[in-house]
Amino acid sequence: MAATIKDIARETGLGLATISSYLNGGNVREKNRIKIREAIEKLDYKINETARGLKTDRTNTIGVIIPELRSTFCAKILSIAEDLLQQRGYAMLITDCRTDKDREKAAVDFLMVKRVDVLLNMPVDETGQHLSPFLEADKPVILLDREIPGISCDMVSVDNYEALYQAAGILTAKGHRRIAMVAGPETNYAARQRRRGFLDACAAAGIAEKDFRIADGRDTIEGGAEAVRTLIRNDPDLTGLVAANNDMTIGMMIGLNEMGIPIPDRISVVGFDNRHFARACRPRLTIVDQPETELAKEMVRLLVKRLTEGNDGVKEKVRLSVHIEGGDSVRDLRG
Amino acid sequence: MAATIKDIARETGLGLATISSYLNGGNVREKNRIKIREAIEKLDYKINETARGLKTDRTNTIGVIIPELRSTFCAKILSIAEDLLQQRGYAMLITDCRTDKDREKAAVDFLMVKRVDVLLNMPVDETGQHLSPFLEADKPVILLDREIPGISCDMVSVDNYEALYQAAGILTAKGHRRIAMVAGPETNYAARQRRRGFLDACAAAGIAEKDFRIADGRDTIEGGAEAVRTLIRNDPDLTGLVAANNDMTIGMMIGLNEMGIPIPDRISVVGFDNRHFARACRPRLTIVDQPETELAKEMVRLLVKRLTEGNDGVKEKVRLSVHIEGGDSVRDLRG
DNA sequence: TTGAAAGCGCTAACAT
DNA sequence: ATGTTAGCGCTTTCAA
Repeated sequence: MAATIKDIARETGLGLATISSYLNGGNVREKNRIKIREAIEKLDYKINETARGLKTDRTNTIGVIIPELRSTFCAKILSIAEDLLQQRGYAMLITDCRTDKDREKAAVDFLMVKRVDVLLNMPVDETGQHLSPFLEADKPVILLDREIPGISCDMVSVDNYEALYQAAGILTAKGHRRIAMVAGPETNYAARQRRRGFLDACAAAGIAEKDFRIADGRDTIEGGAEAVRTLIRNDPDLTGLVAANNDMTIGMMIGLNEMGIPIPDRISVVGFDNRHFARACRPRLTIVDQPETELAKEMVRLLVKRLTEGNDGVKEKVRLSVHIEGGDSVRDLRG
Repeated sequence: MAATIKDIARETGLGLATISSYLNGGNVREKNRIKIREAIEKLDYKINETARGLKTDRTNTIGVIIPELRSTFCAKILSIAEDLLQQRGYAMLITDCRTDKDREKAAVDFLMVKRVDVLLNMPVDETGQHLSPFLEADKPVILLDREIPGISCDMVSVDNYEALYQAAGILTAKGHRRIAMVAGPETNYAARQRRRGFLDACAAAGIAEKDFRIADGRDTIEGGAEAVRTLIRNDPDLTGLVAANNDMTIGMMIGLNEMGIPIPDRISVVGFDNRHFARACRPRLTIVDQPETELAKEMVRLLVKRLTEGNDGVKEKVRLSVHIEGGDSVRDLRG
């Protein structure tokens, strides 16, 4: 059996409260500090967070629900956040709901039972109904990448409107007048923002409604590939394509490859996310680059704030800018 | 405050033991079952796993330490496993050590404090020294993808030797006689197995030592790209390349793209992992395809076995076969 | 600053 | 089948 504070108390001849005080950074006489430190060393004592959690009603654990652990966007952010949080003693219970509302709901209940202190969620159910157990228990919720209007919580995302506005702008600036967007589903808030960005960029460039297209790529690889096939088949004179998330970018490349369409000679493309993938593509892809590191840092800042300061006070909405990482996948059509 | 079993006891007029028995699938009279069920419903009672954990010294939580959450291989396996485990009420505490031994060691201590029931580890420190806290506490350890000789634990991986034997065989079968492998570091057991597979495939094809090369790609994207640059610069007459993990495959493609080398006309390549990436490449990559789903299932089977049956009994080593997924990146040099 | 004691919510041994 | 009780390891009053 592992050593407990009782063992430390016996070993040092001190009371439990003193040991506990030492463990929690309280005032302990210097010579007792030393005795305790030595006893901990000797007995290889490790604090029992389960017992502490029962007493304090805190687990120092963050519950995470994301749509896909396999998305590089999620994986990168979580991996950065995990590092930062572990340094502070917080653990992450990660749950992957496979972009399924029912699973997301089940995950919320699961994490409630696991007594996590905060919920970090990249929401699938955009009504936010699944969040009610946390909201009712007044446990903090932090939304990642997607807003849900009317829910009292912090949120951190990129500026999705701007992202697609810029991406489409890359094409129009090079003289493209017949362009299409491979978009996420309209049920998704971020995807809607991105659609708006695309539309406004087209409008700003004076492209008529009949000259641009938006196809639903369902935010997935397969959906992206299908959308591209349909787009090209229906509109052979499209000259530019922009994908609105990473999976659809991969799908777009698969679709174009399988149709044998030369990039950028026949079609110019702008992708989303994942610098490594962009560099591995032939030709190298021009992409919208999301600031994952900054997103993760902001997210951790909010997480730690809620963990230490509680759920009171004004909720923050943090929106970060993207930038375009240039490649060779956009042809200049001017002149 | 959330409802406890005391509230349920008061509400139903039953004793604590009866409620506990109900909760743990024991024998309870039918009419009492109903009363309890209704009380749970009414009070919105949720079991407190922290309290239960303190009593039973089990947290129903699996500690996970992987080198990189961002590797698609890890992400895919964990996402499948998470689903299977959640259904059984087990949670995963995921930790990413960034392929760093010191972080891996720190993660072990962290997970010990978090009182996880089992450790699932894709080990970086191939001596296995970092595992000693779990081993000493007689907590089960399950190794993923990499063996550590002499450590008493279960293990599940693909047959790494066979993987590279087959991959190299794809090249030699098409008449390639000057080939190179972008390999992982020799400090890594799986990487060594893969090197052996490559060597034996060359020997079997009668390729002389002077005609093949092995370059260290450090298991990373950047390392893979650098290895390819060096290989091609030093041996311009290489005709075939095989990469020995997914990141190095991406790196290999980046390296070849940036040198502007046509595939497969000038160089044929065989990659590792990630069907989606392979399809998004131009031309479509021939790859070694790992059975992530089966790996995850086997892993979960072992995990659940240890969780329910304890750490006694014979430890299992499970090795699964890979298969080759054909693409258009290998040129036939014969005749 | 330190010690004694109560109690967090649950399980399990024992009694009924 | 059900009730009573002790106790898991810790934190936290309250006294000293």
